[in-house]
Amino acid sequence: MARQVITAVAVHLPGAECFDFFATTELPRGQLVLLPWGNGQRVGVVLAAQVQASVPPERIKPIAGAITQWPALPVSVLELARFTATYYQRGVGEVLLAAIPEPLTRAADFALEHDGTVRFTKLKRVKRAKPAVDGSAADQPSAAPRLNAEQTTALQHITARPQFTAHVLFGVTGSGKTEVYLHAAAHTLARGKSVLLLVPEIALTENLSAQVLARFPDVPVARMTSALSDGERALAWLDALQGTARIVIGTRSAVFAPLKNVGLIVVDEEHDASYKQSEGARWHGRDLAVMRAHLENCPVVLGSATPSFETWANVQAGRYSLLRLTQRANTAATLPRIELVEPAKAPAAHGLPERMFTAVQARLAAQEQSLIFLNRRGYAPVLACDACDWVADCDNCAAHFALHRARSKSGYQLICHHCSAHRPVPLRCPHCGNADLLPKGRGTQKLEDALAHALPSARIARMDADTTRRKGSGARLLNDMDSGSTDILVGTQMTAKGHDFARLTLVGVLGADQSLTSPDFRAEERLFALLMQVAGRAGRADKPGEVLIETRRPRHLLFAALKQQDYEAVATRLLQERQDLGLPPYVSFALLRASAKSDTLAQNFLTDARDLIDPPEGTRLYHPMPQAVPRIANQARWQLLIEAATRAQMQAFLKQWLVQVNALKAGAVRWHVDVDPLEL
DNA sequence: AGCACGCCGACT
DNA sequence: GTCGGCGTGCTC
Repeated sequence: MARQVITAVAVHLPGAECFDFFATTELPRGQLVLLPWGNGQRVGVVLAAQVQASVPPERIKPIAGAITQWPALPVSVLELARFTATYYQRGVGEVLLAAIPEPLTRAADFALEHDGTVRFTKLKRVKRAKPAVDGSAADQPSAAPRLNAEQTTALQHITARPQFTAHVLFGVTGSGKTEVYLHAAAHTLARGKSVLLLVPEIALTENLSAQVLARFPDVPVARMTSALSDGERALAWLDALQGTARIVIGTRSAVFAPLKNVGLIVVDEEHDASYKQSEGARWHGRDLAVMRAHLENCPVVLGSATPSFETWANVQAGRYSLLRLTQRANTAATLPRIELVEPAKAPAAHGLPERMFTAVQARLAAQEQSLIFLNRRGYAPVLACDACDWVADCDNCAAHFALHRARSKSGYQLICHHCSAHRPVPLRCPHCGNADLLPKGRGTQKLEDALAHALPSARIARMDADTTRRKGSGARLLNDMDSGSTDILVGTQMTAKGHDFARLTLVGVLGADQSLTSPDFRAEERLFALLMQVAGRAGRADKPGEVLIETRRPRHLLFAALKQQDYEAVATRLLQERQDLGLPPYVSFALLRASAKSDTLAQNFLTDARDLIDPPEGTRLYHPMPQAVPRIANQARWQLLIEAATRAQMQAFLKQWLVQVNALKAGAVRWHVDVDPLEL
């Protein structure tokens, strides 16, 4: 009779802990296994062998086989998954298995061999992903440029001890943070260790990938970005697992990359919101990167020109070390001049405040480039009746339809930015029959049209979610800026992020203060960071840059600090405010979010959940309230704010409370918990 | 999450 | 008479 070792295995199941199986030997932690599951099979990961059975032994089945063709996952990854599951109140299996590329968890693609092991039968012919390297870095190894004094000091601190230390690389835009990463990476590789480099989920990561590949032509790099196909992702992941790759570059989920012997973790643009996972376990990739560095006992570098206030508070508290880069690496480049501009009193045909339009014309004449930033895609955010108070509203959402130019270019259509519903533009007002329906407000399409009309000789491009939908289209727009075949780039949020345009000397920002009306306590932080980032696009080479910001509130403290480009002053002041008001990061927040067909259902569920328990000292449950967009796709959306004095108290409270919430009859109410929510 | 089982409306 | 709607419950 074969030995029966009871083995705890994680499987992809929401909320679940682990399941017990028999194995004939003691399998290593992290070993992938094929399991009998109901009628079929599925893939799991061994969390522990030799455990106490958690169910009667007759219910325990033997594993189908161990997938010994691949090494076990590193223990640090298992522990990271365990931490994530505990902190964010989800199951380990869900967290861990979600971190494995989907093709490698398809049970049907595994076959049992004669010797009892299991082999993967697919993925033989998938070719290795080759990055789309742009012209500047095409396959020639690039020499490491000399670092300036500040960069050198930063590098020395990062490489001073191989043990866990969290560094914040706080460098103004253009100060050469990437160069510090690359030198630190070289140092780490030379010590025989591997490097994990996390980047935000934006089109521009190709650029950093290309730099890494050019700098380390002989070092195997695995890329785990969202642009890859499932197959490519699977190969990259296997490269990390099998020790083929020494550097992993990837977006947030790469924090779980099965890379061994990690000696350095870098989180580039650590303030970026795309590090927060927005479904399933809602973890924050930057926070998990710090935890992973802790588990690997290696340094972690959080780089940003505008560190998140959470990170800044950690600096102030002495938990993270601060490394400053105050000078632009290109010594000829100076910080741009910032000027506030009043909105045009009467809307001009060119769509810009007069001062901004003149500045754009001047750049055209000087053959320099302009970037006009407007955080609203589409033609206009609202379509309204001129005669009555009718507004085109989405029938599925609590939101206005946005007016978009149709593909045909001649016509328009209504699109809901929340549920993606498309509608034809009505010919007359459905309410009063009036034929004058007017677009209200401006979007990037309208601005593009207006500028094209006013400046017929200018080469104008638009970069927003609509023009970058297809793979590679974002890169093309950026290349056109680089090569100088675009004079004016009109774009949303996505144009704000870390790209060097040598000939860009003017940045115009429209509608900058719109977000200040948001009730979210992070609105000011986000606006300030965004404006600092946008401003950083101007004048990165030898020509001085100018930034014109349209605002109705020129006296707002934020703009005074922006003109000084004094991030620290704003961070310090706003953090003090948060401390005084008892807001994160000085207290811990979590949200219980619920959605259902009707408001009553969603609200009642939250009220029931709230009434389940008397929160302990230091913990507080607020009243259920509608979410920022109270209805999307015909689902009413509500939320309940939970506050605790510390993260530990939050964790302890949620743990016991959610057991009871789970026992509630939710019926048709869908709900989840978001610990450390980024948006309230 | 899948995938089963289980009871009530519009089709051949 | 059945095909199928998705409510609820289980998976070691």
